[in-house]
Amino acid sequence: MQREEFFHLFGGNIIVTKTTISEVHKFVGNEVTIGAWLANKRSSGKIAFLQLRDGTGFIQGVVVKSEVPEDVFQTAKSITQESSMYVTGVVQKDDRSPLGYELLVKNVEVIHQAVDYPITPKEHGTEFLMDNRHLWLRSRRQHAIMKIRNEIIRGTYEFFNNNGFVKVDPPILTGSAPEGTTELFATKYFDENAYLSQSGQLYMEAAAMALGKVFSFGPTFRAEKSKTRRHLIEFWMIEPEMAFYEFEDNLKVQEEYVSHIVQSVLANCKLELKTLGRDISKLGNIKAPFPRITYDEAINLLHEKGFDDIQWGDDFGAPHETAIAESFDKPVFITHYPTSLKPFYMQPDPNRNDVVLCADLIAPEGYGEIIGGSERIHDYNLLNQRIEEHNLDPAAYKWYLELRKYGSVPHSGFGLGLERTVAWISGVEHVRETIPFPRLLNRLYP
RNA sequence: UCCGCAGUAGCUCAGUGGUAGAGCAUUCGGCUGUUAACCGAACGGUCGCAGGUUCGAAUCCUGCCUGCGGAGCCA
Repeated sequence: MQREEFFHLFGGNIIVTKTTISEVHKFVGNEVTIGAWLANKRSSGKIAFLQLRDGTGFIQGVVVKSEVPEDVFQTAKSITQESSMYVTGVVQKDDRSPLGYELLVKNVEVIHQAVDYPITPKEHGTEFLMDNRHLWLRSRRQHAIMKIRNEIIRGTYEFFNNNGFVKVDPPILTGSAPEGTTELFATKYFDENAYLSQSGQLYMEAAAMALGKVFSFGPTFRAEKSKTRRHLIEFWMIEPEMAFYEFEDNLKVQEEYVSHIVQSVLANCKLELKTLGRDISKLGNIKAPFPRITYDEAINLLHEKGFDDIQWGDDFGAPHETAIAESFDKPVFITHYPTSLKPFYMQPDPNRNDVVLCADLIAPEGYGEIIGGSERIHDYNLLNQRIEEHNLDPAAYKWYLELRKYGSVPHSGFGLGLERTVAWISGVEHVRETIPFPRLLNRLYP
């Protein structure tokens, strides 16, 4: 029934506290009203259980036939999945609930009755769920993943703000291919050709020369026909860049940053990790420092593990990365890759010209590379030579070279893939569940 | 782009040459502590599309489309 009618019938206080599921613990024994959707329902002849969700969490509403007007009980019995309503009831502590609290329902006011909600309580296939991604997000599992994603983003801002970094936003539309290797999304910029950014790094180097320590957080686009559980066409990257930071300083920032976000999620997303069934014993010890092995050592390790096919100079595939990660219980840095495998801007090792001062951070449990980073070349002539060697257009890199012309300094940076990190920390199999609306090969809808 | 697997009710699937099936969802009925509740009934079909073989095809053959998993490349 309507709230006004309900309150009139029962006299009492017209002003009942309106709150959210996340706040009910403050109102034990009191009557509150919650705006909610019906996630699921079970009922018998004289009692009904409403699984309610309001975006802040999930709570069970119990409707007892003998304690409410007949029409309220009938409403509770007939209401359909995902209908919206205002539920008024008394908050009760109950150890049978995962939340610890239940709502003893006094009134239900339906706002909108949903008809034939497609995602039923039973199992569904990937294609169907992806077609219904706009509704799938309402599920407990997706809700938990999005909350963890948010916590990682929150922890990211917290870490960099606490450590003297300035957030800088590089452009998304760019005039030329920064690296040339991977495929870019092309579009028109009035009469010119433009491309969607596949990395903000070069711009972040310019920003670091202005602001010292900077970080970006934004979308990135890769027009590659990759179809694996680790790939998205559109994904979000965190790209810090630090002036006067050399190779070793760079790794320290990375391990401290990754430790910070893992510990933030452990501290603030207990219920979400439980909902996902994540084995949190594997996250507790993710604290700096992280182990490091060189590319050379990694090749030897792979040979010991029976990978006879791989030779010095080959890049690692997914099975190689997984095999290396299995040897450690923390994320592991693989450092000093051959120069030929890496982009033009990476600083050579002063002791060895054939490897560069770079590191990839490989997540445990087969989640693959979550960070790629390096010290950058700060010598004008060397960078110019590399641009020529890679057959890049010198005109497009004029501004980038100029950073080495006016007070060049050693500097380093890295890029962390948000969705792979969310997948790893959440224990989710595929990155498509770690972003609200994934752009995948052959999927641009919804 | 290459390799492998799949497409049957709104959803998840069974059916391998002879009348199109089950569970869930929906509707109706029953049940006072359910946890993907349960019990009974009803409703529900272009068997991905096109062609072929056969007395007869969801089932066998050919082509195409779509999806999933993986490789390469990458975060």
